[in-house]
Amino acid sequence: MATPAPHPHPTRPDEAEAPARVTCGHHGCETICADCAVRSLSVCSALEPGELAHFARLSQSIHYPARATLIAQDEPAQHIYNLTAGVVRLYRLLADGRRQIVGFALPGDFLGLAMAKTNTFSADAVGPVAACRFTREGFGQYLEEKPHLLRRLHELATHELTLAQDQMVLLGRRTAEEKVAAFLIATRDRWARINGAHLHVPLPMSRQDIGDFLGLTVETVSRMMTRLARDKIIVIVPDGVRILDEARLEALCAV
Amino acid sequence: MATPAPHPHPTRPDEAEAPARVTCGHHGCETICADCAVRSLSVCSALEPGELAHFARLSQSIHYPARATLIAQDEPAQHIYNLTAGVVRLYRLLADGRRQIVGFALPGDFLGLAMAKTNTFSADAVGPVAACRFTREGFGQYLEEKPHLLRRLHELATHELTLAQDQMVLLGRRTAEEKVAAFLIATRDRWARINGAHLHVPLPMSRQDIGDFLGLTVETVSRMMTRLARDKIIVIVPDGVRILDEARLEALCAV
DNA sequence: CGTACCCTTGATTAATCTCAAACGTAGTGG
DNA sequence: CCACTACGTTTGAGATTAATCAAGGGTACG
Repeated sequence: MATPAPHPHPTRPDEAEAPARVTCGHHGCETICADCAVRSLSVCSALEPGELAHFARLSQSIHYPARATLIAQDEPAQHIYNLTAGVVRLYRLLADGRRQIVGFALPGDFLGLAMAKTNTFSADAVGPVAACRFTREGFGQYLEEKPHLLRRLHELATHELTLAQDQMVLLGRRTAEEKVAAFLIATRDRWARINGAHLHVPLPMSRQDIGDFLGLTVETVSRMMTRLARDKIIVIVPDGVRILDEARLEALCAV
Repeated sequence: MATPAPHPHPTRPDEAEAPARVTCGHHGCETICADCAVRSLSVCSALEPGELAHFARLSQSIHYPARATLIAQDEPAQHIYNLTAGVVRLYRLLADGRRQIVGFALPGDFLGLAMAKTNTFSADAVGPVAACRFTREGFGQYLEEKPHLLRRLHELATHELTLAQDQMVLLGRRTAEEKVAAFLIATRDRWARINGAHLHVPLPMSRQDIGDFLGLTVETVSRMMTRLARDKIIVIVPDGVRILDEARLEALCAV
């Protein structure tokens, strides 16, 4: 279990603030959304083509460098984001520096579902990231007029809640090996929705990040990865892992 | 960490099925809702007095004995509930019997926020329970006409999500002692919303339940309770604990 | 009054963390 | 272009937390 000893995490919410580069201001031209690779996965799928044009005008297409902070815990929530490329880690910090990553956002994911005035977690870019950014106010006003968008938001929120419950089972009742196996399977499945099914699972986040997500130390994550590789269940490749034996990996998850 | 050894849990979703006793069929008389102690805390707070009468007609006031199953994981979701008295545990089981309690529902809490066709968790009564029960279909139809009710539901869902993230921090990054301390503080605060602030914290659930919620064994929960009592931070009383030193207990939570 | 269940306590074991060090890779600057 | 540095990863040895195994005590209920 975690000890009170502080983690020396490089990424505190105050550092590495985003020198956010705005690509095109409002992206009023509908073609941008029309071309969006993740539209069918995101909130936008709730909108008609006509609505989409109006909706797009509320947002900015924006790029962030690695480690940029999109959301800072306990700060006023100014923006909400629809992630279009890259990976974002969502986390909470304890006073002594212990960190729990509560999720990784992948392309198509929505940040700020709660529409709350104050952020309940921090979020920063694992690598370079692209997103559609809305002001909370602007999005909120649009939401007033569009009950079906609210319904979609609620759908996404309850899906998140189910994922959170999955994670509670993992954190509370699985062994280190099961945690890592379940993480790889879940990550494979999430990428599959975006890119289609592959045996290659991209892991742009560090071992430390994975550990802070699974309630483990870096060393334990590394050891379990090594063990899975030794047992010929996966191969560790530069930017992630390749699954060699799906059946055995799934069996290790102990669903 | 949890081991693969099966828990011999007495409460499987198939046993102890509710011989649900319906008190008054539809409780069409508005006075029942008007008198409801938890109305201001529940979904119902989103409704006008006139709407409430119609809403009430959709529901049944219903009582369950201890250990009755309200919701069974992976079964079709037929009902949703608004808990009015008693405590319900929400949980998931792994194939080998390991259990993770994902939450305790207290009076005023809503079960079935997701409005999903299939249940993603099981829920059973810790002790005798009273609830307003709706059919999922009936509630869903009413929801179509009432965007402000949907907004309230979304508010509740995102609040649940925040609680789930709190719990992830607890499960992943807190020590056994911190877990128990944080559980007592959180439970105190939840009862405070219902009954007002007290140093007495009711704990109707068993030590096993608490362990399955905190990712600990019964023995560890018991030992930590004993330790807190030895240190004069709490006293263990028949149906829960009494907090003697709020400041020290809060300090142990490591927020 | 007995039985069952829950809670507590003790002794031991096992899983994971901590501490330490070596390794690899990527980026930097001479 | 290469050496150097910084950072992330891996591996090993030992410490520590919490789990497991085992047993005793209390309480409620039949």
